[in-house]
Amino acid sequence: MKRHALIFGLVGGLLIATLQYTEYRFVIIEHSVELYSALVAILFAGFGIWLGLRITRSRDTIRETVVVREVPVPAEAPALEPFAPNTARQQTLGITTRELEILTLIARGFSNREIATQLFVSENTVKTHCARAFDKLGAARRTQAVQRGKELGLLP
Amino acid sequence: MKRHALIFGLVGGLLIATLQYTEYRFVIIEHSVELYSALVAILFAGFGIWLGLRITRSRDTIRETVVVREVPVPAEAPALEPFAPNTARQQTLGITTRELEILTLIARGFSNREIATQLFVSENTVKTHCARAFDKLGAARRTQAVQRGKELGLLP
DNA sequence: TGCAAAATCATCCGAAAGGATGACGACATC
DNA sequence: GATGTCGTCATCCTTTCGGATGATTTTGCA
Repeated sequence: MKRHALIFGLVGGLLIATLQYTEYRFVIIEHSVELYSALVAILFAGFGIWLGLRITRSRDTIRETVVVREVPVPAEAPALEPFAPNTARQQTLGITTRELEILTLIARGFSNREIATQLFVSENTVKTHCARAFDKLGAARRTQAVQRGKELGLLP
Repeated sequence: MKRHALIFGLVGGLLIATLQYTEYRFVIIEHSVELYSALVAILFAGFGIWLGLRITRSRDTIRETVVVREVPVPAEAPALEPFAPNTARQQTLGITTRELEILTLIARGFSNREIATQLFVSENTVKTHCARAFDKLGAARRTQAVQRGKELGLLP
């Protein structure tokens, strides 16, 4: 995480230096200050968001494993259950959290590109997760993977 | 999530406006550009981090894996319904029998070629049916078509 | 601290899927 | 007999998927 701060500082200094330099080059532009401000703002806001996401990601995984709630099945109201993913089967199949996450998005009909956008990762990454999940499910197509996932209680 | 973006934009514009205004007030400062850049950078970086945190926090609540330990209460046999396809909706959408037939096979994870073999028709025919069904369902992909079909009660 | 698992990204290539369009025969209906 | 629907098949072209493989970075845990 220290590396993040370091990169942060470096990029910041570099950007400001660049700005300064370019201003000496092209002083002609009228409202350059506002433009620069906006540019810097956007860049650093994006960077900040990215950093924030990165920071909290480690928190996520920790928080995930804790909650174990015992719920007796109440013999009625079959449609109200929030769907309990079969974690046991997921474990035995070796399907990771990320893979299951992508599987559910596939089941909802999203393309790899759309999934990549939603999860803030590259399409290649999505494809990799797909391939591994398909392999573990013994599926050759995404439709088949969805079908298998539902059979195994991994997907709602 | 959209609210975040909106707030983001508003704050951004406000900040830039403020900067511009203040510059007209205190033009005396020498290296104001760099200072402003740095200020904006820091502010927006902070804001971005805050936003990132906020975003993931909402995600966290979803992320809490509620490990439901199912206490088996064999109340009823819910799987006895043979599934009645919603013919009314099928009618209104103009989906033909053949198209629905192929949709169910898609939902089971078969490829176009496999479907063609099972139905004793050519792969091109299957693709035509697919295209028409997708159009009627407003789907762009077969996974999406399956999802829509289940939503509409056309598929089990 | 160091290792193993997980997540990320990339490239190349072939297969599958999808869009657009045209055509033809069977059948029912008007 | 004209019209319309349905099922069938085709071609051309683009996009999307999937497989194989290698690499780097995080992260979790011993």
